[in-house]
Amino acid sequence: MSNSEHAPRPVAQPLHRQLRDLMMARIDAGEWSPGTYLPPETRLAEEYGVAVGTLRKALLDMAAEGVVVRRQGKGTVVASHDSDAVLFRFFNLRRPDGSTLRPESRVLSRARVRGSAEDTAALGLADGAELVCITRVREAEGAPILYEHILLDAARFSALETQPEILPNTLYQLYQLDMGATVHRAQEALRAVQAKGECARELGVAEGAPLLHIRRVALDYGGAPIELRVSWVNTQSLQYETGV
Amino acid sequence: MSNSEHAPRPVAQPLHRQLRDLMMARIDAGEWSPGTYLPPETRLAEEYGVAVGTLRKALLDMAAEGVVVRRQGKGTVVASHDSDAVLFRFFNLRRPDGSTLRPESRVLSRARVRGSAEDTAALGLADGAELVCITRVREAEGAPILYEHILLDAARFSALETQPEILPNTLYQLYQLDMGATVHRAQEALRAVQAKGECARELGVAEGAPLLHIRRVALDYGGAPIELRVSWVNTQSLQYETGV
DNA sequence: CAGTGGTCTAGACCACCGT
DNA sequence: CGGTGGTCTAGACCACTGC
Repeated sequence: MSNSEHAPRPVAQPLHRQLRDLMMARIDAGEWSPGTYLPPETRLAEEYGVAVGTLRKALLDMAAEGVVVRRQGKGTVVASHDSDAVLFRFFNLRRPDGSTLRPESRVLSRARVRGSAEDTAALGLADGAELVCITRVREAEGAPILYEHILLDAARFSALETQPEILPNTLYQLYQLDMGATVHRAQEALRAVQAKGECARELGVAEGAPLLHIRRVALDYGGAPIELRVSWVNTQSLQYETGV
Repeated sequence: MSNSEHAPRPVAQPLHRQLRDLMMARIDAGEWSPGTYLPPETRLAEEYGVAVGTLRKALLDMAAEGVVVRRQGKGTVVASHDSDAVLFRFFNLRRPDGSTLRPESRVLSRARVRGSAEDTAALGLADGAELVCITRVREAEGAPILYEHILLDAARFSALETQPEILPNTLYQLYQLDMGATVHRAQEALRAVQAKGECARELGVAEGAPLLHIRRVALDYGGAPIELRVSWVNTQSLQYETGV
């Protein structure tokens, strides 16, 4: 008891926050995998030796974060990233009338590359680290709508350079199932640029045509970067929608 | 009691929801204006004749919506839209290094116009309704960064056609103070387009240069449209940032 | 029908703020 | 120091789900 104050952050977390972290860890560890129903509130509270209200607060926080989904009469289920709703959580392109698109993907190349300083920094890696780069075109109803590079830490995602033979349209689901990397949120930077080179050719637009350029960093629960995605979108018959 | 089901929404709202609506109404009515401290939880609960926990839930919901800000030891204060933080809540343009901009505005024209079908629809008005249209350029450090049209319901905002003499840089604050219209959220649609005409001249770019085109509808607490803003942004040295 | 989460209550103690 | 919101507890009843 000699120290009067200035304790070095005594990690005095509220109980509900500790509970949240404990349950989050069980989800990350795979004990409660996506789609699993958690035990009911009363049993969990008993297990952890806390009041139901306290455990409830932790679950509500997790629900607000989108980690779990709670439904009266059913239970609390770990959010899975395989439903269409979640699949399109980060896909903000819509037709001008507001209807959604169902894009398909055509992979152009998969390679191991040395990342630029900017790209490795975005992924939180050392300068010059090796990356896996997937280049693909996404099309809707036969017409190409975007061209993109997908960049990943080769140390973690090297398998993706060759496997699986056919990449699924929804890579985030693959990251979650095969690498245990769950994309929780994403940061994007948008600009208007001119089309050129392979990108212009693949999208079937003239050199110099205006394209929407999107640079997206996908992050996990803890805020650690998982993927960097650079896209060029033809917004002639599309728009990028967002709401605050 | 003849109808067996399909009751027309029996408005059976939870108590905490009703409390939220009651308090929201007092804010909208100006009884609790932005910056005002609400009475403490215990007194409010007594006033409304509910348990503190129930009132607390209502206040927490309002805080989550950003309507009020709660601080331990101080109290619950109605959020005001005059701080820089809130001022830039809907301004998503940043420099590539992530630093923020402090744009200034130069008004080019103010007029009363007949709205296009698309524009009046976005504002929830009848086809052909009259609108006030403000055209301006926003500049940072002397360089123009965007050109925009601001469209408002003339029936409600006619004063803005001529007054005040000098429009403030931050219109949303003006809407709140003078028209009692508080912008709570906004929906945006983004596209890449080519510069042309007055827009290209004002931004100092060549005809055909790529610009980021933003169409934003600003909404109040109830989701009713307040303002339609159409902007053309030169993203040569800027980017539009967003995070999910 | 049993079991789940949703709502509501009532009260205790703690951490923070300003005086 | 008194007053605020933050945390935590304990228990009651309700509304929804699926069998």
